[in-house]
Amino acid sequence: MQYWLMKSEPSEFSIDDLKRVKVEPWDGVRNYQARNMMRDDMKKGDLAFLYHSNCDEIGIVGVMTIAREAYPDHTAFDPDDNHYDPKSDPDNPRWFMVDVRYKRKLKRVITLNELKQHRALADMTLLRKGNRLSVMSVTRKQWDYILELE
DNA sequence: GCCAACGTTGGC
DNA sequence: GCCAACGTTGGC
Repeated sequence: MQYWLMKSEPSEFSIDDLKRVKVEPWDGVRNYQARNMMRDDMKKGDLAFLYHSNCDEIGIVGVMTIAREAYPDHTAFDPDDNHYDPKSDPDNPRWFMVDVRYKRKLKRVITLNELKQHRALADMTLLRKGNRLSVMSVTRKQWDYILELE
């Protein structure tokens, strides 16, 4: 079992949106490192934090499970889609997505600011300077530690 | 709205 | 294969 953190701008897709729809295809990832993790390492049943970025209350807001392992991200084939990539060929897809399922909302937002205060979390990818990955792994230790803060 | 950090692109 | 230019991310 592996642990993950996935970013989303709540104005695009929030924890409340996920709660409503229950299951969501995590489309639109257009970064190779993030893609590789989704395609190669994410397994059904893995757990992931949902993180709200670029908003008033930045931080971890909920827990989701990986409901379906990687399959081609068809939005890359759609010229009308924001994430259209003409170089992704349906016969040889470049981008992949997983499905995530709502598990629960945290009792409170664990903010980025708060995460930064904890020595134990200093190694988190999320907290590394300049990190821009929208999908990243979280160690079991970090996962448990963060949930203890809730 | 600003801007640092980073990834990607494309000319050479 | 290098690297400058550019676009994007995302915190502040």
